[in-house]
Amino acid sequence: MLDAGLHLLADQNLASLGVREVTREAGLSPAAFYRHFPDLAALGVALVEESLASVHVMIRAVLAEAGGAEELIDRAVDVIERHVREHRTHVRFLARERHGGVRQVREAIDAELDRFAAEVGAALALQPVSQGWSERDLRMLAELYVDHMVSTASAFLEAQEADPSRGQRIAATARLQLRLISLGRRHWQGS
Amino acid sequence: MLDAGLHLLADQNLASLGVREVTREAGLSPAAFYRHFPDLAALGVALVEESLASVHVMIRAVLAEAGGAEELIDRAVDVIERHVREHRTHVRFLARERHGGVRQVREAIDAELDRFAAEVGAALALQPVSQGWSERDLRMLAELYVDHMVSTASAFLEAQEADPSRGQRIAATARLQLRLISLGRRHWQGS
DNA sequence: AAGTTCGGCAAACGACTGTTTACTGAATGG
DNA sequence: CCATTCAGTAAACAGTCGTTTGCCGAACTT
Repeated sequence: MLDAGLHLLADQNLASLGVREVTREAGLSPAAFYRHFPDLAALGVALVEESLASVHVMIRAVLAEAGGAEELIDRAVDVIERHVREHRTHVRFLARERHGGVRQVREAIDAELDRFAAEVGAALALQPVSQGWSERDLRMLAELYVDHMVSTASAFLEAQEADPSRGQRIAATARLQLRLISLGRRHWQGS
Repeated sequence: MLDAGLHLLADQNLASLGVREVTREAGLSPAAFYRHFPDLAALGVALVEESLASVHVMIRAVLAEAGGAEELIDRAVDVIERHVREHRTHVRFLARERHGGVRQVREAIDAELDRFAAEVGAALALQPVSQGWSERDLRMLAELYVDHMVSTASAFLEAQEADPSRGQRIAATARLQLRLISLGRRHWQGS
């Protein structure tokens, strides 16, 4: 049922999805839906959890990376691009419902993005470059990284669906932007 | 009719909107809709144009600003916050449909964001700090600014609807992030 | 003054919707 | 071996939906 829903949400909104539509796609009777979910919103929340589990794995993979700033940036952009390609339907669902019409789903996504920012902040604190940084500045930088990751993933998503070659331009731009941010980070003097 | 649609889209998706729903809200008969639009998608595109016109004005207001980097940042964040407050329904519509289920609308929004980035890039080129920057680097920075503006506006949107006091925290964070970016900009040596 | 466009209406069409109800077979567990 | 839970079904309910058609008055145009 989750797979059926995800497949339908490729070119549709969660709010415009129908119970009958999902069960038809899954090859079941309409009543079968209510055996598993009370709502379509509940199905949406379940999809959020499914989608963000793999994102969490991806983020940890990037953070665990050792090495210089340059190669860390390259790895991060590569990992994002690959993740979007391999989990396209999940990523599209997240992008579409992050500001979508179903409050429960929006809140689930936002809460998880907050946790990502906290995790990134904790990882940043361990790096030598961050010595003397206040908690607040670290959080600010972490949110900047997370927002940038989200924007980049969205851009990859649309590029891959239109013209795969444009993905390279997006990757190059994202790398430059990360380099500029890490430059500002090195010269930061505190707020 | 545009106003009726915008009002309904406050807690709904364009894809889940109905012709009858719009006409009912507008106090008209269903058939009246087809006198003005062939599709609901067409109504969506019209709303995009209406929404982005005011954003365009806002961007020009920020770019025309003279003065040092610090006060320019403060002004930019203030203008964004005020714009979100005064055009909440328009901004929410844009955020929701940017990755929404209606292709025509998505493309209209993305095309306009591209034009914004071009405009910002042209303005950046005139500043003394950008001497020696390649076209590509300027464009990269402009896209970073536009993406940051979009993220900030989304954050304001959600904050203002939940707890207005959280808006201050978001404004402060956005200012710090812009300061960090302009720090990276000053030390940029080209790609 | 005649003609034409414009924006509106009511009514009707079949198709699709969410949800409940009562029922069924299979698996599970004591 | 009997009871119970589980996951499924068909059928029916009253609504809502998008869209087309034919009609109408008002406002322009000429």
